[in-house]
Amino acid sequence: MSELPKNYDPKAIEPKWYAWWKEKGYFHADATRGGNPFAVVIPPPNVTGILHMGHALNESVQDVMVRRKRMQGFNTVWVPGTDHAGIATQNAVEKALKKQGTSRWDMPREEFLKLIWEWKEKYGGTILDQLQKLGTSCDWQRTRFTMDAGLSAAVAEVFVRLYEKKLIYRGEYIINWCPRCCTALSDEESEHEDQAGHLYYIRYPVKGGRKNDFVTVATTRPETLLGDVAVAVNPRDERFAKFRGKTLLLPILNREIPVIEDDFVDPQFGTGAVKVTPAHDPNDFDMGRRHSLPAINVMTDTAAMNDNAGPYQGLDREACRAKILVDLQAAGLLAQTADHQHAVGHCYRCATVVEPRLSPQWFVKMKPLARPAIDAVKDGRIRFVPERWSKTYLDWMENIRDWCISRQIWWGHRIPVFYCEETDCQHEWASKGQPEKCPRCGSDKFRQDPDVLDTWFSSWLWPFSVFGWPHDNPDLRFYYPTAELATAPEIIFFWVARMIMAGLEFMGEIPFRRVYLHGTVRDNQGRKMSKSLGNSIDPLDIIQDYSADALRFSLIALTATGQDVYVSKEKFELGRNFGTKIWNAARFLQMHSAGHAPDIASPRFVPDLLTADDQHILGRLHKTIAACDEHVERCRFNDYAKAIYEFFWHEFCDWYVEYAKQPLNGADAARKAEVLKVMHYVLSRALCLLHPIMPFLTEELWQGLGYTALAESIMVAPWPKALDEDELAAWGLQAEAIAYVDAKHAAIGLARNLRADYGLPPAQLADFILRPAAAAVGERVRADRAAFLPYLRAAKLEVEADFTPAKPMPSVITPLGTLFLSLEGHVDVATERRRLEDQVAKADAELAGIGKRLENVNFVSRAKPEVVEQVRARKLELQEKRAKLAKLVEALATPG
RNA sequence: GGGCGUUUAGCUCAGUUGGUUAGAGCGCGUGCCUCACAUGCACGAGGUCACUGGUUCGAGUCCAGUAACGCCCA
Repeated sequence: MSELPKNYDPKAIEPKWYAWWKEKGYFHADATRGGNPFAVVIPPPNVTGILHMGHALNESVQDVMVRRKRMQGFNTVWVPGTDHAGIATQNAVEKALKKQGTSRWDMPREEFLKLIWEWKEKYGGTILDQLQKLGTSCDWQRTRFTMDAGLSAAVAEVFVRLYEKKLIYRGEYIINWCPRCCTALSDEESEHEDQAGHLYYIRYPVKGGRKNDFVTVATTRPETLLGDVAVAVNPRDERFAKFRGKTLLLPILNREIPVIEDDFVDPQFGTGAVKVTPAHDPNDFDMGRRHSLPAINVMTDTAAMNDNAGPYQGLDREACRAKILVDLQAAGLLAQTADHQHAVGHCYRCATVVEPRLSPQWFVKMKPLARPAIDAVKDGRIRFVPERWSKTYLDWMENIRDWCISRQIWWGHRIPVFYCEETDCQHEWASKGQPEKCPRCGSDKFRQDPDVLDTWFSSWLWPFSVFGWPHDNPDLRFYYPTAELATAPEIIFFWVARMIMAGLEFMGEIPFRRVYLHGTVRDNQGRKMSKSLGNSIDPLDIIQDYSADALRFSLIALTATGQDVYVSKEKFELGRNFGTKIWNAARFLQMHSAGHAPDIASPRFVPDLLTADDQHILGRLHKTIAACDEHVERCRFNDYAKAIYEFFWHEFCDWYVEYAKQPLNGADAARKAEVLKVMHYVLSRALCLLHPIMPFLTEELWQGLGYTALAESIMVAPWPKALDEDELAAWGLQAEAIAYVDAKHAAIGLARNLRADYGLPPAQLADFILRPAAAAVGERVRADRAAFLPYLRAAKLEVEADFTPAKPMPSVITPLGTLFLSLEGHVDVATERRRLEDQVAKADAELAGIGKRLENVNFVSRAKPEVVEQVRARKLELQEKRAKLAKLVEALATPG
């Protein structure tokens, strides 16, 4: 045991232990070692991402689960890695190119991909390094990347299987198009946001009609008028009966379009007549199909108007809208403009307004995949925590729509579909590897589909692809299915649901048993942290200023299960202060241990030497162990953090360490040894309990206090076992002794109140006299008397069974008896009387309430018997207290 | 429009199957550098549990409705 320095220096200590753990191989898991598996896969962050508070919370939670299971002896693996973040990464590199005045279109595809790989090598490791600063106990030898050869093989395998099962198809549908990224997005990647817009009422003249003969339609997007192929009304809407079968003239372009009738049209919306633009609206697309209408695309892939837009060709969509409104106005065809709130889709990567666009894309047919995934949650094989998220999941799954998986970018897994270019063959096929020739005609003239797959098309395989699927191997067999998944609710659809579907489809088994969904980390005003708001708190700054342990502890303690958490820099003081407290308690213990390494592995407590306070702290420790176990098992991580905090700070430091000072400074060597044994036992177990949250500090102390006989590192120390009452009784723990200490603590609290009421400064020692509640209590206190003095700041404590004050004395009724404060000088009788009478009044008030309840026949007959019994006991207690108070008041009046 | 969540001390939040006098941290006030710790110790003030109604012997907790705020989906 080398001496612990006065101040804890996390900056030096944290990297030291992390490197050591890694070197010792503690993070590494080996399936061939057998045992009970406990596997977790990290939600892969973007390879170009940097650590933010959301990650910090997510990783802390996982590390808590993983470190505890590892200590419990499970064969534990936590697989780290990143995803290739197709659009985001490509965007980042394209931005860099733009700065150099070039673009990906100026180079061959291979050249561009080479640049992205270089970029990935340069910046891609950042977030994983940052995770290490946090202390995450990932198995770094297993680090995976979604573009690795192995994971890419899994993607190809899955694509080909689904393609051959006809669950992947290509078709021309309306998809969400980002005109800035120039790619299709899935429905999930288009984020709807309510915006203040306008509803424009536009007149469509009737062909051959008179001047005022027109149908007025309402639209939020007048520029799409150029692609209109019909105007639709509800068949039951009598207002439009006279237009049945009529032909209208499209404003400006004067194209002839029919009036059609369709149940889809809501007569309540706008005028009850809507324009139909199949190439630019999903509902119109469906309507167009029902009525065999053509679809006219009026925009380019950058959302400028194309040559179908007539005079507006070349304008971008906003400019076109403005101009078209002016032109309609001039032509007298703009009937009115009204304010209108509506939801507008935005690209989740760049926030550009998404353009619904008709284009050929690849889709996964989801309904057949969804069915087993719905069952897995309904029958409880997979559970969500908090449970309510299963509703969100099921709702989405039951209304699932096909998944658009093709992206018109270059960075990602290229769609493994090939097209024969022989004019009389034109065969299309999917292939896992690079084919040599067309399997139908044998020609070597074929091309591969230019698109790549959605990044999530690789992430949804993560729980088994990281273990080497599709190749059968021991890791996969041993660690799959994984145990827990911890992630944010935002990606239930993107990722969680799809992983469940993939696991069941390709492994025939769920990917994880439980999904813990934690809240979002927000700033102090409840706003999401974002770069643009500038309200982000960088986890690395907190680590720098307060330590990784403080960051982890604070985040976990502040995050209630499934609730969002609001943080500000100051809130991390919680963890920092707690760390300091532990550090100092350990220093205190070490100072008194004089270099001797206690036997903490299997302490043999001598029942006769264990005082009531020893028994009390040992009992509390085991209660805390049990509480921690339950909290972690139930994902109540904040309760777990608070349980260990409360125990360490208040039970151990405030009471037991204070209590221990006397024996430790005393002359009784045997007693001192016993106290040290208790303290080291308690501290070592408490450090173990805390280790999953504060790994660094606990390791430093584990080493510093010489607990290595139990385990060479706290990381691999056995997780404490909560002993039950029988086991504790064998150590000599007695319920009655523990109850005495509870009473003692309460009495000390009341005595301190009394001191404060009389304004005694701490430096002023006082004398106390206890009139014990019972003879046995008196005996206990008499024997234990010295222990009271420092807490009470007392010079002496007398125990007198029949004490009656000779002069007015402040007093208080405690669970141990009536405690009198001996004051030098005069006591203000009136003040003391008021004090006592206040308490009498309080007791009376409560007694009145209790009396009412007990007089209520319904209460006595219907409430649970033990509740009635409790109330009766409380009544007796209060009556007794009240009688004592009355006596004290009386004694004040007639001293002596 | 549909769904979900939140509303408890000045602030941020716990409060599990309904049951003594509703808790914590921070902040605030008072007194303390007491030989582990001022990143600390002791004590204290501070709450009509959003509102209305219901169920119950008993409601912060269960039910219905209202309001405000937030999130997701359309």
